[in-house]
Amino acid sequence: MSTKLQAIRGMNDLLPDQSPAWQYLERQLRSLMDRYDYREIRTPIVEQTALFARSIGEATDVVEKEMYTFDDRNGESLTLRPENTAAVVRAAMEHGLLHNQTQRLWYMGPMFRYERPQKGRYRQFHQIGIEAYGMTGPDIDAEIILLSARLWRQLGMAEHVTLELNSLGSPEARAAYRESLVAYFESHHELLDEDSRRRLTTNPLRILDSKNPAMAEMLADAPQLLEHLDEESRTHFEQLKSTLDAAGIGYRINPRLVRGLDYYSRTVFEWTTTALGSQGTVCGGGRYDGLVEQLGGKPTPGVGFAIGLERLMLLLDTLDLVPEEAKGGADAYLLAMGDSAEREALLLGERLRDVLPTLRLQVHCGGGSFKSQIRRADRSGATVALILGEDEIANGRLTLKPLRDGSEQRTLELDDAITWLDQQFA
RNA sequence: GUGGGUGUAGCUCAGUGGUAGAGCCCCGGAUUGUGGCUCCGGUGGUCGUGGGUUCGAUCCCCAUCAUCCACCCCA
Repeated sequence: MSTKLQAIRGMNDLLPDQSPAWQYLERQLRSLMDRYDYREIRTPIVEQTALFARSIGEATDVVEKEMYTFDDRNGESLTLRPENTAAVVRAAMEHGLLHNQTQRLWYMGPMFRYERPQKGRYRQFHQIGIEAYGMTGPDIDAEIILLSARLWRQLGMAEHVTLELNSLGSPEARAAYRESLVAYFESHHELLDEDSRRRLTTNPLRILDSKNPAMAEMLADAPQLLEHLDEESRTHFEQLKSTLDAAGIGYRINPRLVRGLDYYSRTVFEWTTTALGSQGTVCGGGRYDGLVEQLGGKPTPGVGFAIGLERLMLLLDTLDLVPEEAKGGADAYLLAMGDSAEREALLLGERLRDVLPTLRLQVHCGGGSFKSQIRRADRSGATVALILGEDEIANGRLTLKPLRDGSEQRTLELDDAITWLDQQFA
């Protein structure tokens, strides 16, 4: 057995080649939240275990087998957050954010689930999410869906994602439906496969999602969730759909769409893609009107979604949607030859940064031949090499050597060189 | 937790029961202060790990670990 030090399974390093793309994505997300006037909330990565058990649902896979749970030194059971809605509710209640007021919040950060990693699924992964509290009507449901739709347009991937929509109804309607569904499945017990028999007690709604062709016919005749909606939920759903229609947002009604966490009610939705293999859900959300009360607060409606950033990043990469200018790199590379060249270069670099605050400048360190320094300048990706040789130092000049467009190099008075750089890179 | 694929140089991968290979990358030189193209040279490996078979194992066998994909579930 190897004793090599390495990252924990399913937890990935983000290397410098990838970080410009992530920064681009994060910039897009933050600016979008800002444009809708949602406000950021940051909560700890660790919470009391009970918070997640009580909100997500004791019998869900997430709570039963996917949480990173451990005892603190004082014996208290802690858990690395597997999602962030519960923690946001906890923080909002704790600080009075839900007292007679509405809130539009967003968060972004790492989540942890102990699962077998595969494409688009990792043990430490990142989500950005929205939480809107205190609003009952379908208008706020529509707003967050419109916001997400704008994001896909902003990123240039609107044609590659599909909105799937469903309503779970009130908790009572959902429970009643669940009962009739279990009764139906039990009357066809002999047709159920092993997985489905297990789910009969754990999550019968999930059986509808089975990919087993042998069960297709039986599933087609199963009671429909949408036919068991209570009147209020039906109206809510109809209004949401008509708003989306009016806004030109296409969607597919998916009566089998059942979100995995217990706290959802009424509206649920997912944005999915076929470009990522098996993990096609890029964004999932819905309404959770009972959650705040369930966690000990006054009844407060809530609605939100979460986007998996690794999946979104994978999609951007696959579709080649990260703009070239977002990829970073230096504008200029300053190199120097001659006595005390290293110090002269560092001092000149500081002076350039003083007068050219937007210039991205790398100063060569570590010596080496002139030739190797020029080569480094080229490989740095800089568009121009700034050459400070003995001649230049002696005469107060600087040589500018364009590396990309084939134009001639020029040796200028320092002030003229600064003017030129200002024009190029301001 | 289950199933399948893959572990050889920093990266992508060949390869053979008999002392370890290519391309790319990196470094140096051809070119005293001029990169990319070309040519020459060089650095770099406990062949994932442990055990077994064998005169001899990177290769065959067993175990184990890692990784990828899929199931399950989810973002």
